[in-house]
Amino acid sequence: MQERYLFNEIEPKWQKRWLEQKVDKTEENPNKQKFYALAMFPYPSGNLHMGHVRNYSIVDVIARFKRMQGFNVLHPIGWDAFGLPAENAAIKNQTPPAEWTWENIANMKRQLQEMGISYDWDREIATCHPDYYKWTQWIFLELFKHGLAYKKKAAVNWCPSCATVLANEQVVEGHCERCDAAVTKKDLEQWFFKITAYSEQLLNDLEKLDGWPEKVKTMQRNWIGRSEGTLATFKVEGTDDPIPVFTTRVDTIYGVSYVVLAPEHPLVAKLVQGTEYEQDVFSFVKKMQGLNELARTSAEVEKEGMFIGHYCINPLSGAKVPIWIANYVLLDYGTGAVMGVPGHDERDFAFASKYNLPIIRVILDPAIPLEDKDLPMTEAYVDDGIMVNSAEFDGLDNRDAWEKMATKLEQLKLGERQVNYRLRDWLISRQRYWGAPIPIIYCEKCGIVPVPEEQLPVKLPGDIVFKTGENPLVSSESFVNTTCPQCGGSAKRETDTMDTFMCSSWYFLRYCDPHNSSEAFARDKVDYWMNVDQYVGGVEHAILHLLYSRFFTKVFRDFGYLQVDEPFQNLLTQGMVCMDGSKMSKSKGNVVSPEEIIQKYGADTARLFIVFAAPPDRDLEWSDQGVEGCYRFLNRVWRLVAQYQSTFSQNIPAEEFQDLDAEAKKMRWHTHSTIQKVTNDIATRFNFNTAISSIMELVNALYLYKEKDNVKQAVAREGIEAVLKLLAPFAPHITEELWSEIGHKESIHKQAWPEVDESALIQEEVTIILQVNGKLRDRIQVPVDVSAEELEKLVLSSEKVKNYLEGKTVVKVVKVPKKLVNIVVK
RNA sequence: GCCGAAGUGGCGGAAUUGGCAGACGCGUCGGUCUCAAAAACCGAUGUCCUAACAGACGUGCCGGUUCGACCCCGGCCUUCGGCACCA
Repeated sequence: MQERYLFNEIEPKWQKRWLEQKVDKTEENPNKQKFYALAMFPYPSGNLHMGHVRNYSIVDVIARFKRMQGFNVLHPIGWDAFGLPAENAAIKNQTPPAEWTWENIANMKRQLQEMGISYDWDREIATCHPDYYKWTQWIFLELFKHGLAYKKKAAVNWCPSCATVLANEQVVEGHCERCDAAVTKKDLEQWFFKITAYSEQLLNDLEKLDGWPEKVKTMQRNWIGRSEGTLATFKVEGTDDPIPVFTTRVDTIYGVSYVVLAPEHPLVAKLVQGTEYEQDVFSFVKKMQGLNELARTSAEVEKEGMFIGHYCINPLSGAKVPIWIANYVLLDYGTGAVMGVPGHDERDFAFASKYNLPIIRVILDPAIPLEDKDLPMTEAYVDDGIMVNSAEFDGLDNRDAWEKMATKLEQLKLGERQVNYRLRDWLISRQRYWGAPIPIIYCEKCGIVPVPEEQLPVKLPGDIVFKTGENPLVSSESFVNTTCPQCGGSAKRETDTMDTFMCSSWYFLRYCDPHNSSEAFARDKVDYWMNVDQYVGGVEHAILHLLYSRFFTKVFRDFGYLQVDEPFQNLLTQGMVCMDGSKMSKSKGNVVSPEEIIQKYGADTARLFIVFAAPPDRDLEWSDQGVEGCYRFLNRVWRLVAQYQSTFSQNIPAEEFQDLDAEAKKMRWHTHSTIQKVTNDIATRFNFNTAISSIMELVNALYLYKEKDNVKQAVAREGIEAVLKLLAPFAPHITEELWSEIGHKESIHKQAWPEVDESALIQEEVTIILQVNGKLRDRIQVPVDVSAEELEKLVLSSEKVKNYLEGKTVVKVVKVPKKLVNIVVK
């Protein structure tokens, strides 16, 4: 056996062997319990970064651990391969996006293999491959068939820099999630998925997700944004046009002093047409439309509005209130109209103060005497109280009035109770080339015609030219011109492609059946593998990817293609990899390349450090010295085995653990309590850092044991083998090498996870902590089965304890078995 | 503003059910080996006080519950993340 740990020899050797022998291939054995371990698949940017290394190391530890525990593990990988960077590279280098992408995939695949991650490469998928996007298109058609995909003209988010539209979820504080450019609005006809049809389910089923971080569930709840309220219909005076208004505070309806419409509200143009207000209103609306998303929706923006010359009637009080338009009312939330109640809403208070609109108190703060109810208000009162200035409802508790008012509106047929969501339908069209084409044909005679299933995939053409700011598909005549599948006449193809989030919203299903050429996935395969037992990835996908995937899963369930309600049983959101306190990123220049680390220390060291440095869900601070420490530890393991190995006799002695001396017993206790702790740390808490700590402690103990007289080979060997097996999921190469060095023929990764020998954990003596008034004063060794009286005698005979009892009276003695005795004195 | 998470040595982090605060690793210091160094091995390492033994203090701050609190409760402070004119 080599004296030195030569990682650069052993790592490639085993990687080659594992690939050739397909040791990580998933066996579909229905007699074994399945376990689906999944990391969020990467975008093939060309190189792995530390965030990937962390993500894939974590999942690999789980997958390898579960395999050793006897589970049938599915641990696949693939590529989220459509997207803008490929097109930008095409413009910059004049390389076709496909070529650029496949080269990147090849490089990253090599890097993943050098990490020693145990993927079943036979299940590798790439979303840009026609065999995959054929089924992405098929899914579009399924949604279309069921009325869940539809086209509509709407004011949509437009990123001028990416030259494409964006879903609401992709707009972050008014900026493009990808390139950070300010997003504007554009009126375009686009394809949407009716995710809002699932709002209620997407919200309610969050409760089933016990294995998800509370943080992510809260983010999804906020995004879905359910609010209960009342729809109240104000009617325009003179024309009787209804203005439905959604309010969550119908109890304040007698306090309405104006109604505000969104500037783009269709009623606005109708009402002002031909009036003296027309010009001013028109220029105000124009100004609003010119503003970008941020300038329009930020809370800091000054509220601006104007009267449009009409009044409407309050459905309960009958009062006549002016109709305004204002920047803060959004057309696509609720009904695009709100009632202004300055007395009981802070925003309305500010608006009314600015424009001198009346402020009416309708709920009285219980701290204010009734006779002061008509004093001017200096701020909005938003809490509960007693109704005033509200006709028949005066004197009621506002919560009671609330119900009565809603009921009365319903009786008058001027309103109803309603639930509103913030969630909007998912805009999936993209004006880009490198995505899955939307399988739709426009025929002058037949209109919108779906591409027949047997004609899928609609392939991306190759005869195209890339220019900045233009979708090359539009200019590809071979692509655009086609024949109508219905009438056979000439027709045009849809040139928009699908949002790449669509490709990534079902990839976990394709892994279950990756080579199926007649279906997206077979029912029996997904029923066996789904759902994902453990999903791991960055929290940046908390809304987008995770919400869309949940939506698709529910849709497929309803279409009869699978049985689960939710795709991901347990979710672990890993922390960021940081250096000098901030996230590693190219733009900050604080990156460490994984390849560099692997070259210098090997993949096992890189993997070990990244799971040892912090618990997986927390941010991790990169430390070159910490890496060095892990490398030292692996060297230490190597030498330990090498040194013991020379003492092991050729014939492995029978495991004989009777009649052991105290040192041997202690050693066995170490071995088995470590097995217990590591198993528990990995299985129930994902605390890999503490698992590795205790393996380190076991290694330290074995070093010390080696120096004892009369070392029992069986005990030492048991300890060594435990170290190797426990470490195998973290550092697969070195453990495999050492495992074969100590004489095993079969891979360590095929071994069963070590079992705890309970008899080795039995201790004859325990340390008892002695406290006086809760302060530690002494510790004593006592037999485990010591009687209460004996223990008390031992405690009181402690010199240190005696000192503290002098001149005091013992009030109470608290005993915690096998742990501690606390004497309370006065 | 609202919601959530976190705050422990010089650093990363432990303490699993309210019971030894600081495991393990890094760093630092000392020792062994060596002509010397590196590596390796052994040991020390929260702060204050002390020659030492001992002792006092110590988990962001203030208070509470408890025999006993990093852990539970109330009130604050700071940092990070998310949401934010949502009617």
